[in-house]
Amino acid sequence: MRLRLLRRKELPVESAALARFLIGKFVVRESRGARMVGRIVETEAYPPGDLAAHHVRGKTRRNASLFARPGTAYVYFAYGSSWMLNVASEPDGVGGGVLFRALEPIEGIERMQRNRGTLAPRDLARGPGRLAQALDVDKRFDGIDLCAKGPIWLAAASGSSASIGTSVRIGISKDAHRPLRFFVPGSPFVSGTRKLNTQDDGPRDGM
DNA sequence: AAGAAGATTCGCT
DNA sequence: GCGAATCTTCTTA
Repeated sequence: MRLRLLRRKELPVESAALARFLIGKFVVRESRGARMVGRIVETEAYPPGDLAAHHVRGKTRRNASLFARPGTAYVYFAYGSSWMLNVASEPDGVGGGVLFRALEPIEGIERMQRNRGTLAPRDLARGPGRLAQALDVDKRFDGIDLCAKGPIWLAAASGSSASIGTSVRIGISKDAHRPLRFFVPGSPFVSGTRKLNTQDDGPRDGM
């Protein structure tokens, strides 16, 4: 598969727009010549003012990356068990992020299986904690630029497009009604219940 | 200083 | 489907 780096200038500078834009794009993870690639099939937006967002009470040591320029990785540890990979989505100094919730494994599947201790491709990166574990992502990646080639970066493939569904977000209690989750309808690699995954906004333009 | 909540996962029923 | 596990962060319930 031919992948090209997503440049910062291409990213919509608004959280929901970026979350939607990233569906059908790719996450590339490279280390010591080994490469893992996943197609992004599920994201959630945490825009400015959102009561469910980590940045709602202002900048702290933990969430500082959410206030960095767009394309900056924000990685945090949740529930004592899982790392979560996000990308900053608002102008420099403004808090906002997009959470990567699920990938369709494309390349480096054996490596992901080792990282996860699981064989079924469907279980490798379905859910944000699993996704980070499959790609061996942790605090080391907090604050790095996902729009520059390095250990992990964002990519697009020419000629592909995806239809996109919208739903409420998963696992939050505040601002729980907001339609800020985006996914590929019908994909077996998306997390969430059948009911959450049935709303389809229809096809969108290519990338 | 202590306690509760949290952008989850896994195993068991 | 339900609940325990696990630990960091923020609040004072």
